[in-house]
Amino acid sequence: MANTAKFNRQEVLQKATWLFWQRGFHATSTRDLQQATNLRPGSIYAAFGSKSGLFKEALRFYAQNRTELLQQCMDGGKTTIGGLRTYFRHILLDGDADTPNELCLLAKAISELDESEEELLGEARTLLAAHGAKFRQYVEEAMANGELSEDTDSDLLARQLQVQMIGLRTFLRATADRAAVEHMILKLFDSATARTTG
Amino acid sequence: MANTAKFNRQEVLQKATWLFWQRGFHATSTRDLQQATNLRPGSIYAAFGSKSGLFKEALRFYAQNRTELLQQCMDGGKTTIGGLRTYFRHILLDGDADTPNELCLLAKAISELDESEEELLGEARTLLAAHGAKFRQYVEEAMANGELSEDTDSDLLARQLQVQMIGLRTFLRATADRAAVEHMILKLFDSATARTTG
DNA sequence: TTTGTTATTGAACGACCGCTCAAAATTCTA
DNA sequence: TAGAATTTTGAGCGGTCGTTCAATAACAAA
Repeated sequence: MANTAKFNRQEVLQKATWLFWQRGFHATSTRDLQQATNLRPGSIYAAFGSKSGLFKEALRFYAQNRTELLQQCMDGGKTTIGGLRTYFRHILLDGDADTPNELCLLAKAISELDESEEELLGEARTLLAAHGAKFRQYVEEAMANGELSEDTDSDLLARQLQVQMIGLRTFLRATADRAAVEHMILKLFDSATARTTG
Repeated sequence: MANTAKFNRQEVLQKATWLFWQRGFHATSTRDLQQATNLRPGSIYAAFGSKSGLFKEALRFYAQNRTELLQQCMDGGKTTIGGLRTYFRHILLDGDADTPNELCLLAKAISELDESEEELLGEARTLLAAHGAKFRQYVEEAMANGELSEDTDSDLLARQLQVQMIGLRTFLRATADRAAVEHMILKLFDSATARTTG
């Protein structure tokens, strides 16, 4: 059972995720991945099975990181809504050098893949839905806290937040207009709290 | 100056656009395009220069069609805001069989392409900005009509509409939840008219 | 019909793709 | 330290990629 001294799987996943996030699934070649991870093809194929297998793990790695970041923002904020706003601001306005692309990797995968790559597309959809469920959970927490009216439609508001996040990230990539994005974030959290959302 | 009997350029562009829209730029091969258009490589290269050249023209073809559709929705609606809502509903809820993909081709291109394909990325950004300018023009028309308050921030509202459109289309591709999208369209046009947006 | 011009054809080029596998190196067991 | 098990290596397979171009066909002008 010799199982030591292998490459650091997390480190490899991190580099592969960065590359896929930057270039997309189809435009990233296995040789790009070999170079970035400093691994020979056999090692990659033994560990991940295929390029698709590696991409699937990269999607999970990315989603896991995002969930942890969201958790940190919620833990650090005074209010639940404030934590969500911090998460929005962090992803949309702070993510500069530590990110290869303005977009969400899951949204990018859902955009790039077509129905013939069902397994990867399904994985991305599942992970994005799980993140949306986190949003709903926090919306409900805010309702319980009295930060949101009791007749708020938590499903609707959580979906609206996710739609906004995805739309704003694409808008940012399209225009690079950070001031406009900052303005829209302000308006978004104004309206989410000021109105009855149910 | 023999210049007759050539293939129908619009028809070829329509088929190429469909294929790019369905599969994306990288995943569409020149042989796919040859088969779909029933042209041999030399004809395509003589007419469009390269795969990139054809894609660029496909982007323009798509944008032109969308602009015409928007114009039709505006002409057919009783009010300016009503026309915009018709456009949203048409693209998000009616586009089933006549469309290969839930997403906007321009947004899909901006998502897929990276900075190394600067020319195509720039073209997609320019065309998307032009469409956003149309939105702003109609928002200002609605202000002049009295459909929107005079202190509406037309830049902001037009950008919000574009962000929503892009976000909703991605959400639809991710979840296929048409009921949720319909609900969010209703809320969107409620809030755009009911609130002071400036 | 002849001639000059343009459009179409389809074979094929070199490059790169995802991936395999026998051989070599390394690590674990004893 | 000897032998078994595992991991790493890198050459290279068959296939597809975007693109080219000489040969052919179709056309307009004379």
